[in-house]
Amino acid sequence: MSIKITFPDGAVREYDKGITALDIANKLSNSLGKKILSAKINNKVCDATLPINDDATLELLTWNENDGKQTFWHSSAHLLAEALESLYTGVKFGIGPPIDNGFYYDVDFGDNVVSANDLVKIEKKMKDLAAQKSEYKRQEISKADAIQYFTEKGDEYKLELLDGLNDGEITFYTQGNFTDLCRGPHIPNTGFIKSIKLMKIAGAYWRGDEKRKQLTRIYGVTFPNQQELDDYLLMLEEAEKRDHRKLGQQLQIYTFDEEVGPGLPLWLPNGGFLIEKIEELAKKTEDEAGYSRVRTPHIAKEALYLRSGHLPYYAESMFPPMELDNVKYYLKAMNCPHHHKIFGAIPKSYKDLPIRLAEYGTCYRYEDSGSLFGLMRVRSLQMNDAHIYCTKEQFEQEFRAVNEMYLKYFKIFGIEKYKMRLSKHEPSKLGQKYINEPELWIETEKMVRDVLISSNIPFDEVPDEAAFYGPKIDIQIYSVIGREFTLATNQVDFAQGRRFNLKYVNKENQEDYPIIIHRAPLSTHERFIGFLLEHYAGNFPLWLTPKQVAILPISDKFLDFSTQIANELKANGFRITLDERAEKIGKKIRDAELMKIPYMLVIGEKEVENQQISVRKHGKGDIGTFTIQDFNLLLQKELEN
RNA sequence: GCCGAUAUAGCUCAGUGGUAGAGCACUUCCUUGGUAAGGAAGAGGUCAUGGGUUCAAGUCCCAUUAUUGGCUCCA
Repeated sequence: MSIKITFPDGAVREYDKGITALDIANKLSNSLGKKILSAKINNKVCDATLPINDDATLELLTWNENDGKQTFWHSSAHLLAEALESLYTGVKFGIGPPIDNGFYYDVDFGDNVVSANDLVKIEKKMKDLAAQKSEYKRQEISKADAIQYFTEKGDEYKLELLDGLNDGEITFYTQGNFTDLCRGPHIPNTGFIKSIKLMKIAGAYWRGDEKRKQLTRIYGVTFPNQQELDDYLLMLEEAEKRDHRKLGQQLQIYTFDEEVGPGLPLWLPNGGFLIEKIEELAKKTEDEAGYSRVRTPHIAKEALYLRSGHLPYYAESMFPPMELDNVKYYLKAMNCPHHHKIFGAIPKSYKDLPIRLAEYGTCYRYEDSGSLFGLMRVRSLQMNDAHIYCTKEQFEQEFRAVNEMYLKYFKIFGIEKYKMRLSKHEPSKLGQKYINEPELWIETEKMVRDVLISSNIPFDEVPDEAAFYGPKIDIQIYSVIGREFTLATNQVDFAQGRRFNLKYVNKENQEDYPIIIHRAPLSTHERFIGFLLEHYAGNFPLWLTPKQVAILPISDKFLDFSTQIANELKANGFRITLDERAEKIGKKIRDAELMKIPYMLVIGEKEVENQQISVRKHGKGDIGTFTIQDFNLLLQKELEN
């Protein structure tokens, strides 16, 4: 009997029934047989060794396909487990999935003590096992037999996983002496795994639940050859150079001090400058968009946060209150309640709406000590905050305008790698994590979705990520070391208007509650500048960079002319620094390059003679001689872009 | 908050139980040098903090603080 196999390019070939993707790959070419990791049969990723018994579509998956990589790393996780089981007695296994860059396995080591020092030893064992080229053998097994196997082995984690599986859908995979509960698929044999690096060891809660036991998670990455591993490690090293914590120190942007406190950054003059510039941009943009600026205190009485509903939902993230004259005061963790009070201070008519209140508000949040991270996760932060109060009819237009403002900013900063996420509520948590208004949730989530779709903005929908008062759009970005953060957020609030008794009089002379939009397109200064440092790798654009031009006299004989140039550029509004040190020009250039100053002017005898300047561009080198007028123009032109 | 690692000069780091080191930065002097580090001298540390073990602790142990890799959390 023969079957018809359809390939991705549309070609159809006939094979004997029961043939495997691996056989087909081998028939097609020897080298392909050595590269095939798994196969997509009728669009489902399967073992390359799975017999195909009916007509099917077939895609052979190699290292070049993401699904192939995932198979490879999944099998690598099993290899890690095999190594661990052979090295340590009494090891129990949780889960071991592939991830974006490699894989991990969560392990209960029992009485064994395993630390980062042991990774080399484990790695070596994995290499030995890989060299044995053990096949990954699939076996369908009844639930009863599976339970018996893991009961005998004493692995309560696998038993718990089995609990959630049905008879008939349970498979084991065995390679060498190691058998694991796994739905697969896997690569043909361990010999495909040529280079192995165990990256880190860390604690991880079983099933992600902090109330349950913490297992030991070992992260690793593997490749089909050594070169790819070397390239990957080099890439990581390069990424580390862009880390905002490193650049923040190098470029003197911010610092922490133990006596000031964890998560409380001190902005150095260069960082202070960046803040000024970003606020300047925000104020201009918000002025043009019809926002009004307000100012609010950094603390408020408990009553305010009881009214807003923040206290029951959010108390753990606030600094503990200070008590004065029997009244509790809190440092503000968000600006909205204050802004709501401003809205409510003066009676409103529909003719006043929309009202847009903006403030670069300073907030304090008591973040878990373990989650603090450079500038990206801090305890004192200043938010590009604003609240828009509008009618239901105005909502769509206002929400759309906010989204457009986001996109405008992203264009200015060249932000292209981000994910827009529609964060929705989780119905089962109504009344706990979310305000108990089931219809309003559905209605506003639909409103937000409609705006996004009609604006042609791609987005993902994610349940259980909403604010307690309404759905939101989050813009997710990644730090250079791969951590995900919400950069900006645009939230709908159908609840707080009522809570704060914010009313306006509508056309029919009846009182109504406004819908509120909370928005922070430029995030907080802390997270945004942290992000920008990594985004630009410290090379800020000319308009934003604290110092635009470094003037470097070749010797102090040329200080007069250099000062004259400096004054002229300053008079034209440029930010310059004059290096008066008695250092050689090479040294001055090196230091200016390290500080990533966009332009360097080298001034010596020739320049004084010709009344010109030699210009060097950061990262590019000498770009020639300019008159001062021409250099002015060059800068002006770059600023206009 | 939880599991692990780390903490030595402003920065990067060496120092495996016997009285503290390097490079860069800083100060002074010499050098006036043409596109990524000129030379010399000097100053700078209660080895994060507090306990403990020891004849002796930067070094070993414990706690605390901070940083850090993850997990959890994240309006």
